[in-house]
Amino acid sequence: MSDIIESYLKSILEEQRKIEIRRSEIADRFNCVPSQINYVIKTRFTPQRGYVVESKRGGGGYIRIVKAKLRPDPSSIAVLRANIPDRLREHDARIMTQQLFDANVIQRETGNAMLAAMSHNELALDDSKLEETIRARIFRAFLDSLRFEH
Amino acid sequence: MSDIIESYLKSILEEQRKIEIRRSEIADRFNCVPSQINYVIKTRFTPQRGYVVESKRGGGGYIRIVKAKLRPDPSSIAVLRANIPDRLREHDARIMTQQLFDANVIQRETGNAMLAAMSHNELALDDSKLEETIRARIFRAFLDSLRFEH
DNA sequence: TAATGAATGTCAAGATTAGTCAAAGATTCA
DNA sequence: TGAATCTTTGACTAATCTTGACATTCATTA
Repeated sequence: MSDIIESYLKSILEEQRKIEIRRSEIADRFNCVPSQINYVIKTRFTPQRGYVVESKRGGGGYIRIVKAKLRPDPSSIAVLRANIPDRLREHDARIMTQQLFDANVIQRETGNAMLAAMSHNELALDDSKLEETIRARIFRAFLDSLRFEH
Repeated sequence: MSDIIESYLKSILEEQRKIEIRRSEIADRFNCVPSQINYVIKTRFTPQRGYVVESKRGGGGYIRIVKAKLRPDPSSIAVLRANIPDRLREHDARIMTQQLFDANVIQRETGNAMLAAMSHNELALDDSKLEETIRARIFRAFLDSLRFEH
């Protein structure tokens, strides 16, 4: 079922860069529960695969899926991404960001922005485990964004 | 309905920097209750999104909406920073980032990296209040990083 | 100056979507 | 076969929009 819904959505995305659906409509069409749509999206339309998903609840709600073009993945990014632990310390984040800059993968401004966003002082969380978890997610999201052709 | 009213007002603002409306007129035109106009304004024409709204009650009353364009000088950025609420929604973060790009304050790559770092899907926190708090901190840190020569 | 009418503002209840999560069921693979 | 992983379901949660009653402000007029 999930595969069928996935390919249905992807077939539309072949022609349009962006689609907007009503969760309940799709669920009706394929005769499944609405939350299955969430499952399909969460497992198959991920940023890593080049999809950006937005949604809105309430009246006039929707789920929007945008297909981004992916650049060829520089090995420097792939290697880094594969090695991000679930929890990332600030020091390690700095080193990896510096590597990206040195390898001419990112611009100085971008590197500085990311360093600021990942700094301990700015995140200012009591729970250091949580902070490191969030830092890892930010860094992963950051790496994924570099692969998008915007 | 709210979306329709929003785009109607925005389409006018494309051509004029400022509009002045009568709440009841708009409500009649779109066949909705007057307070819906307040809702649209409160949720879509916020300072974060670059709008200034004034109004007057009583006879000859009006609602005036002015679209403010972000200027790329340090004091404007400072104003933007000062107006970041303690909790920041993803949509508002996106719009502010877009404004920074439009005003040539940041490069495209930087904007995309920041958008990724602040996205709900990527932060993936169960506590949405915490998520918005962290998003606000990230955005502030990001703005601060622009102020320094690195 | 007080009363009246004409505007806009506020707020909360109800309606309408989508999101989360965990348990149960299928499937896969060593 | 048995454990691990993936999928399906549905009850519950959360966000957003719509509506209407009531409050507030302002200009005009008696």
